[in-house]
Amino acid sequence: MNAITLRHLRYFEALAQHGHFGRAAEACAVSQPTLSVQIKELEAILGAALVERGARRVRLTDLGEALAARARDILQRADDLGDLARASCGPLTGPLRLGVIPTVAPYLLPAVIKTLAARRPGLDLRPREAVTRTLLDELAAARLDAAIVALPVASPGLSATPLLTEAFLLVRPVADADRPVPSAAALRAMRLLLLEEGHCFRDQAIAFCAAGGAPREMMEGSSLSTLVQMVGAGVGVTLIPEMAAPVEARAAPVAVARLAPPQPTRVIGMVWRRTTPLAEQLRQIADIVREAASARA
Amino acid sequence: MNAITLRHLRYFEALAQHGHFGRAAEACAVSQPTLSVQIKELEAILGAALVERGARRVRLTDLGEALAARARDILQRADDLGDLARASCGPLTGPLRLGVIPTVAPYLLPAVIKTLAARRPGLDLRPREAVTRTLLDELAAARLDAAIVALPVASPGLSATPLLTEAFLLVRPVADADRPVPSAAALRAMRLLLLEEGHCFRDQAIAFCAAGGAPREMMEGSSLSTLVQMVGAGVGVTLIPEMAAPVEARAAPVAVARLAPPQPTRVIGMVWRRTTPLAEQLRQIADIVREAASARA
DNA sequence: TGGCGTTCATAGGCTCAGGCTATCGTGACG
DNA sequence: CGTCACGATAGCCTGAGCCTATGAACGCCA
Repeated sequence: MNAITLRHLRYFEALAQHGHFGRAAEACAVSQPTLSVQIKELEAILGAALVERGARRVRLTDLGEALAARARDILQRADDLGDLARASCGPLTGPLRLGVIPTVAPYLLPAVIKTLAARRPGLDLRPREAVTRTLLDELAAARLDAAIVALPVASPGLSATPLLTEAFLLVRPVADADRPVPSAAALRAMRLLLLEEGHCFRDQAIAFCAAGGAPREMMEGSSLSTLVQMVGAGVGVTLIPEMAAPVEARAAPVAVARLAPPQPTRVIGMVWRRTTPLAEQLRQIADIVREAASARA
Repeated sequence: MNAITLRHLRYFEALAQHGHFGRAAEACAVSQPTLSVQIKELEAILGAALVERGARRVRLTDLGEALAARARDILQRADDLGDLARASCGPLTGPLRLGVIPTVAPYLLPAVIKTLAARRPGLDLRPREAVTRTLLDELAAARLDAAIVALPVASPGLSATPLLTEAFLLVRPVADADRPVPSAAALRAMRLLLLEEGHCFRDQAIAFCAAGGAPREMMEGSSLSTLVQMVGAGVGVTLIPEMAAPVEARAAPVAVARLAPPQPTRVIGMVWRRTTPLAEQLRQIADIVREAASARA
């Protein structure tokens, strides 16, 4: 019998993921018999069963599970070879899949796109917006090249570099503009509007306000823009990151105030798979993003 | 263009190693045009040159060097998948390529072979004898599954487990049998017969005798057997490991004496690639070897 | 219990990737 | 300047791998 090929591993990895020959075949863009035969051949090469063909469902054997893990690793490394070649051709060109969290994307991306277009003409930026958890998962699966999120990220396989640090600002109805800026403790007594679950900015805001106190009655919105509009309508107050202020505060009858020290802040950074061959290129991209961010201010 | 295959990587790795299309092709058991075409295709897929076709010799580009390193890694991992399957089938079966240093092999292997044959009927032991440096290189290149050498080994990619500790014994002409056992310092005044360069036992013997003193006039032999025969001929004295004594001392008119404490000793152990899927099986093999060694005593 | 649907395996046929031999182009070297 | 060494190219051939069609096994439900 012949040797193992990457094709075997790709098909098997798909089967491991879907637990179903037909769907795995579809994911690989081949017919079910094609995938079936290749899996069978892989089992013949290894001399052991990888899957238990149950009537309604396919389950991996222990060996199958072990193999799936290693197969993923090998496929990942093989796919990285393409990036290795790209990285060796001077400044980065071609598609760059960049994830950005929603509380950063609308405020930072325009400047980033503009600056990158000027500084990296051959680059084809493909931004994607999602919450941190999603972005990190996509990164790990190599469906993204890099992501811009709030640091720190506690993920073993990733490298990160900070891009900027920004304060959280208080947004309240314009009628309150002349009142003294409330302390964190005082904030706790007000109706605070927050983003939905999953947004890191929500957690950071809660951490600041609720430090030492129980979480209070709040309301949720799906974007900073929504929150500010609701504040303008007198529903309550909210916090927004500094970079959102120029855009959002202009669009509603609200007043923006800097909080008293110690001001809450967040660090925005760029992360990528530690093992990507594009690391050096991404560091350069991070430099350009940093530049774009400070020029924008 | 199509995707990268393991075949591409195998051919390229061979080319990187040989720096010559013809010889690389030969190593891969294909014709030179076949390999040429595949290399060209790999370059097309990556969109960059991997080799500079010089007139008399082929040199890798920087990218080529980087790729070769990664290719080796990927091929290694792919080859490990076979072992992964073997390891999942209960007790180890099939070929086991075991390297052994020359100062251990003749004394330990007979017992090991006998015991392994009884305890692991399906196992096909393929012993190979070479000095430590060679064995470790072969291990790293995965041309050996495990090796029995003197510990410690300072090699990052390897795991080790001790098998036994044994003393060094003094071998001198039978006429000297009644003399007091010389100290390490006194040994320095005698003509000491040693193995050739490369044998770890030589270095250990020197380390013991020459501790604190300059190395002295010595003579070299290519095996412990030779050394003992020379001692029997009255040429000088030598040290041998304990396990060699029963065999070697019987074959010449020599007397074997235990040195005064602190006796020099060496630790014999088994090593393997840290990442081999056979690790657990090899640990069991080590247990059996340990058993064989102590039963033999 | 028998018909039906779902799912994986098998069969048969086709196409092109990848192999070989033969030959060419080029630079080094005597 | 002829020759040699070496890699590239051309042309052909075989089989790996794909597809469609169909079989076989099993669960489900009437």
